[in-house]
Amino acid sequence: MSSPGRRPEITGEAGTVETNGAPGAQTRGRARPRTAPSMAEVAALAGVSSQTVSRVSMGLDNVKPATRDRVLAAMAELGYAPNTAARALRYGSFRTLGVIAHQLARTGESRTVEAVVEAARAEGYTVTIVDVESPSPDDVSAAVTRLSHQAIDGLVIVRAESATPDTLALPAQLPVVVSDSRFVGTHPAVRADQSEGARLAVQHLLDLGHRTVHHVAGPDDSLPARSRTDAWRDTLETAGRPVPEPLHGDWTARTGYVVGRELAADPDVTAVFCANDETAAGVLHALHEAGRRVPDDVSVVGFDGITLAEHLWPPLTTVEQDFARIGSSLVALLLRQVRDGVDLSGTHETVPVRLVVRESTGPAPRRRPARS
Amino acid sequence: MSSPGRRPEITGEAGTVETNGAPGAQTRGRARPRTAPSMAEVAALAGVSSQTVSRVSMGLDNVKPATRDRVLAAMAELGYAPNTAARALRYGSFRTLGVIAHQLARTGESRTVEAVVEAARAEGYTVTIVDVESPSPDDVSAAVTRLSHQAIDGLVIVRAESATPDTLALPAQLPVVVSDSRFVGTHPAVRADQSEGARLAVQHLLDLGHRTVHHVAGPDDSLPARSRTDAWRDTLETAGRPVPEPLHGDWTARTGYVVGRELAADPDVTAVFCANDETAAGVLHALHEAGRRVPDDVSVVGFDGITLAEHLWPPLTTVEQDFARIGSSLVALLLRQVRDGVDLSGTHETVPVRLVVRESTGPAPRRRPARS
DNA sequence: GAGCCGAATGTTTACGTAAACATCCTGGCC
DNA sequence: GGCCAGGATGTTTACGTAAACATTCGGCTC
Repeated sequence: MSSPGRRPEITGEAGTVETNGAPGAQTRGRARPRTAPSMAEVAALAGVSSQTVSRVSMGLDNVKPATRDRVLAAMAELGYAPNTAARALRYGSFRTLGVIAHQLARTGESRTVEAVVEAARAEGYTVTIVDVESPSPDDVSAAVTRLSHQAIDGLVIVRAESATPDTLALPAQLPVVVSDSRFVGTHPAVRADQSEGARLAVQHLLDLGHRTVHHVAGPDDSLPARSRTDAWRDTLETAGRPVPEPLHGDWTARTGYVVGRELAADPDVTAVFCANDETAAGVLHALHEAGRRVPDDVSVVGFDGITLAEHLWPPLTTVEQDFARIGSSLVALLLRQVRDGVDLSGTHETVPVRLVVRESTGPAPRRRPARS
Repeated sequence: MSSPGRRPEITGEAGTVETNGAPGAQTRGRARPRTAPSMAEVAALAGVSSQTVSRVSMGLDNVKPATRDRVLAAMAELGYAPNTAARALRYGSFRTLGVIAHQLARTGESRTVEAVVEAARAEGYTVTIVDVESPSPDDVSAAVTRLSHQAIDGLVIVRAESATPDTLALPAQLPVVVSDSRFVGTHPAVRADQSEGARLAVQHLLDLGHRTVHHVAGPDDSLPARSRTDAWRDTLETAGRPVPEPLHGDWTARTGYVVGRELAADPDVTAVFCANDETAAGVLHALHEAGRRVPDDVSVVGFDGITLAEHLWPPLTTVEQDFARIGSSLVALLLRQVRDGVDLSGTHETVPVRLVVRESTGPAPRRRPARS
């Protein structure tokens, strides 16, 4: 009876665990619907204690090979998988990072998230994603709240957009890293060198002999967009060039096309620096339609380095961001906080950008094109 | 002493919770690093039982307003957030869905995932993502294993690519839904109507008077790619047209460009159906470079309906997939299993596609262009 | 005014895992 | 042959939450 050997009667108990038609099933809509086998059931089947099952499951302690095999067989038979909730409760960690992004399908977002997911996987972490409805501080905060109620050890905010450190209701003690330079100083941040990228783009066009460079900006409430616009203006001013009124886009090709038609109609326009590649594609579209040749009449530069940039017509000169490095830096910075408990509030990392010159930019036209 | 009033000494205990330099921190690398306040601490501070805190936390039971306020104040003071692991352990549910994808940043993937994330959010679920390294069965299975050890209630496999139902080591009882028609019949599946899309595209070109339609296929081990290729061939054969040897791409614009140069060099080519829009962009690039006019000399059709398609040059005729609907259907199908425990193995849903005609397609040229 | 109902709140317990501690057993040594 | 070391395994306990059950107390009915 008290022998530590097999206890078939407990095995019998385990057998009663069933998923369907349990009378209590309707007491709560979200009461556990299916009952996965637990360590206790595996233990009963293998004729060992649940602690031994735990040891086998973790592969840590010494377990006699014969015992181990018996446990593994029992696990296989029952389809056992460790209960993550219980483990996490025990450990206080989920080995999971949260990611907050807005419009996940956009270039910068999806590539950053992909890089974050990969870097996290390399470190043994999984990633939980929340896509916020709008970049408003309220929605971002709501997402933070949602995620902080989820099972995460740390939080990556891919682009805070219009949120500021003050408006973010971050739970105390939750390690955070932000991909937005506005948070430099208050939260650990990783940012691409937006200003340098814009400067490179504008300088490239000036070096080609263009008198000035027009600009299709991103949304006003986006900090990366503003950084690019500011650097564009600074570069022109530093060079003593006239600064035309920037046109306003919203990152999409559609608005690029819309404002591109205005640019195409203005014979003074010979060089355009676009807030991102999608916008540049729209501008190219409008220029083609208006019969203005690229780069003979107008040069166009984008920003981001989407994979399609090389195969637009003409292939687009653009400022490439290293999304992979941004993603891995975000994870690295976050995990240093999560694992080592380091306070990195003041830290930030700037990831360099790279100007890739393709056929969409060329020397300024010798004389004003066509009419005028 | 035994009075149910305030117990400041316990508040003191809570105050000792610190994150740095705890001597036990080095016993295990992953031992809980920071200690969030628990219900018990909130209860002590508010002078109530932890059960009352739980009630307030859930907002369910009747709690006297004065008591509720006191608890809420205590929560705010301590920065309390419910422990998800404990909740999940209680409930047996994380209100989280797992997503397995390959190359998250690609159009179809990122848009489907975005839709899944949004649909899940609408249902109160969060999404955990695993990006598999390669679409090989081994890697997908590894990802499944990884995720099933995570905290998920159900699993979405965005594209199984080369994996088959047999090669997927799915944990028993884990609800799954797959966005891949190969799994129709074995797992609940949602698929775009690939065949119909390809048929529409090819028929559109034939209707424009093209003698036949060349094809740049996707990777051989991708089922959606094969469906499109098969439907392309069937449509040509049904129409009694010659079936040229398909060229092989890998979904990228780069290979579209590479094989596009072959197509551009062949004066017999007047119509090209590409496996996806990126490939089509590469083909357009090659055609432009070779001086072949689109659509005057060659018509090009893509597949997917990326947002940039409208602003390529010329704007690309393409078969649009309704990624948003695919995503929401995936979630709907999955949640029916998760919540109601329904077995939907045999179920599948086909999401219709739509041909969007733009300027990249036009009537077949009257006579062979140029040389020949 | 006694009894009773029900609202408000407290107490006990289980969820599955794994650390800490306890026990058992085997084999080597003298 | 007995003793002890140490490996193998079992037992107890805590993690934070919330359901189930228990208790208290105020007010209402007859």
